[in-house]
Amino acid sequence: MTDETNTSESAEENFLRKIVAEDQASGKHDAPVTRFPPEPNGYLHIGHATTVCLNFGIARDFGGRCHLRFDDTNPVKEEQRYIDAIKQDIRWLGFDWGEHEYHASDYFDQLYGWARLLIENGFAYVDDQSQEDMRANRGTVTSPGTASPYRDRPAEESLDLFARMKAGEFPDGSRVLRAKIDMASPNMLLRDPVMYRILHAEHPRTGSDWCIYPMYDFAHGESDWIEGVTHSLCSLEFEAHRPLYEWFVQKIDELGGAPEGSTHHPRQIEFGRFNLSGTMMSKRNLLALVEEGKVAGWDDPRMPTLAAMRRRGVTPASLRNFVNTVGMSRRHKTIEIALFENCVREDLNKTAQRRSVVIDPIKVVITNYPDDQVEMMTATNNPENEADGTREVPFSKELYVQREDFMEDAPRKFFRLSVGREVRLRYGYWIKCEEVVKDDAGEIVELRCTYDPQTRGGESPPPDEEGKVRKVKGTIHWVSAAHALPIEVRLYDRLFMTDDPNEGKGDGRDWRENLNPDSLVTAAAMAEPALADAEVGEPLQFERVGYFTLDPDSGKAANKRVFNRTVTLKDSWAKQQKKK
RNA sequence: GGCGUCGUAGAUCAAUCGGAAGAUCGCCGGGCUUUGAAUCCGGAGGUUGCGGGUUCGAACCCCGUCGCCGUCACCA
Repeated sequence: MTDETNTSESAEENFLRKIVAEDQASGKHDAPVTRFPPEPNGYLHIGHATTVCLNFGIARDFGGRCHLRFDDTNPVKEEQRYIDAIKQDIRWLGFDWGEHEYHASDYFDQLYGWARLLIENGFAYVDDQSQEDMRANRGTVTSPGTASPYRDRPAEESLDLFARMKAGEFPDGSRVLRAKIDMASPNMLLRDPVMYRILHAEHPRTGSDWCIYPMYDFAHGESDWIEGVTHSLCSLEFEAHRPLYEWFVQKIDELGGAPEGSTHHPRQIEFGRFNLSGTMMSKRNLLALVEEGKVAGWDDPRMPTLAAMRRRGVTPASLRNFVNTVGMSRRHKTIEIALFENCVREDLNKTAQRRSVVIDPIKVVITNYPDDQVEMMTATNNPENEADGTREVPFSKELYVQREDFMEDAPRKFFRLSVGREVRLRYGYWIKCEEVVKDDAGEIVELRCTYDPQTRGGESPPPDEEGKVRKVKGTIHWVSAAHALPIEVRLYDRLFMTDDPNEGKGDGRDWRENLNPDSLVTAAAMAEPALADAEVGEPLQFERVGYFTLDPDSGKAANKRVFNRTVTLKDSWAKQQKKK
């Protein structure tokens, strides 16, 4: 799977893994077989990452295997491009299904045979009722359904009709195959559920070979069984389907239809899904965001899709860590987005190389620095990882610093630049601001400063005659004006202003009104020369600003490098200011 | 409404057979610091939804009750 080892990943424990461990200890199975069964009708999002990590993680840790199986039983919704995108996302997450790629459509013949077996033995029948009649006859939650007039038609007749459905003799919706279970069951799903419907549609894999397609309930458990799946893990909304899942497997087994070599029935176990605060996860809403142009596409970095996160700079390791931190339980939950961001920072802090980038620059002229002098200063690439080494950064008389690192009437606790105050330029020199230059509009255009030659590299100056060492409280970053690389930064923030995107829904409002108008702020910035070599996807920290990565758009516009903000750094100064 | 889950700290999860209610993140305070980052130390935060019962002893077992969520397709 992945070479990266992470203690928090291997220390993971949850009720599902406990069940797997118990089954292994008791000898019920040698090794677990799990599966990730996406329907190829959309992009994977962070919620799917849970299921991917869960299933592949169990296989890895218990010496089993995990199948990738596309649940492609509804050709009107499914497309090949989604199959490709899903595979890319799973690999990116760090998992590999090896040769175990399957499709429910691989089993269409087997499924058809089993359907016939059930018909022959009186457990399924072709129903000619209209969809409306079927619905009406199913009854309600408080009253039992009434049997279809076709429920007891002879098996031979159903068999013949079913064959003709397959042969394409009937139009869509004219007939279905139903399991004969219990029209009075309090579980509506058992009131003779549909097994097959007629769909004259082109299937991405089987083309026009079929015009009848099995429903999820008939295809899923059977596919698990064929593949020898031991633990079929799914989300809570399938709980009511479990009796049906078990009914089909049990009946087929009783009728002698077990797949060759079958040693056990698969077991479905449900877990609770999660939501992220301030995030919409449903495919329908995500699609609306894209189609209405609220975001730039499925991989817009503000989307919760894996493709978007990859583009934004979120790493697979941080996603895996997040999923494990959240854990598994039998209830739906909403995770604070802060927890996710924290997991992203945790990984990026260890792996991202540091660079200097000045957003909203203001010019600094060091009046006592030689006009044409350029010094190369040594900067640490990553204090968290010495092996990343150092780089050389040019220093000269004219620099840029961030506008927000200067304040005219600065409070005592503002540890940055102000007239008469001294700060350290990281890896540069200590400078003291002497004068502010403004334009006619009163806008600050330049800071005139002096530097202390004894502080090269940002080091403290030697002690004075009395042995006292001068100190500075603040350190700011900078870029040499003459060497600066102009870049574009895309400052992404949360897409919604409210924790619940649907807040106020009852009052005629909907999520559209909760969108954060500042979820994307594009800014020009000045970067140190090393950023010319940045590569797409490479994790970077712009010191004191945040984590960034190069956007693929960069290649399209010559000389214009675009960096996406993955997540900000924690900012206790901003937090303190906010409290006031 | 029927059926089915689930209620433990602000959030997310633990708690062996019924035996002293914990962890992580967040929050608050402090140390260190050439990133107001990272890191280190400390702290606050709980009537285990509520009410009964069984028991020497209940988060756990029993009864009741309230609440949340899910589900009720020719989608998956």
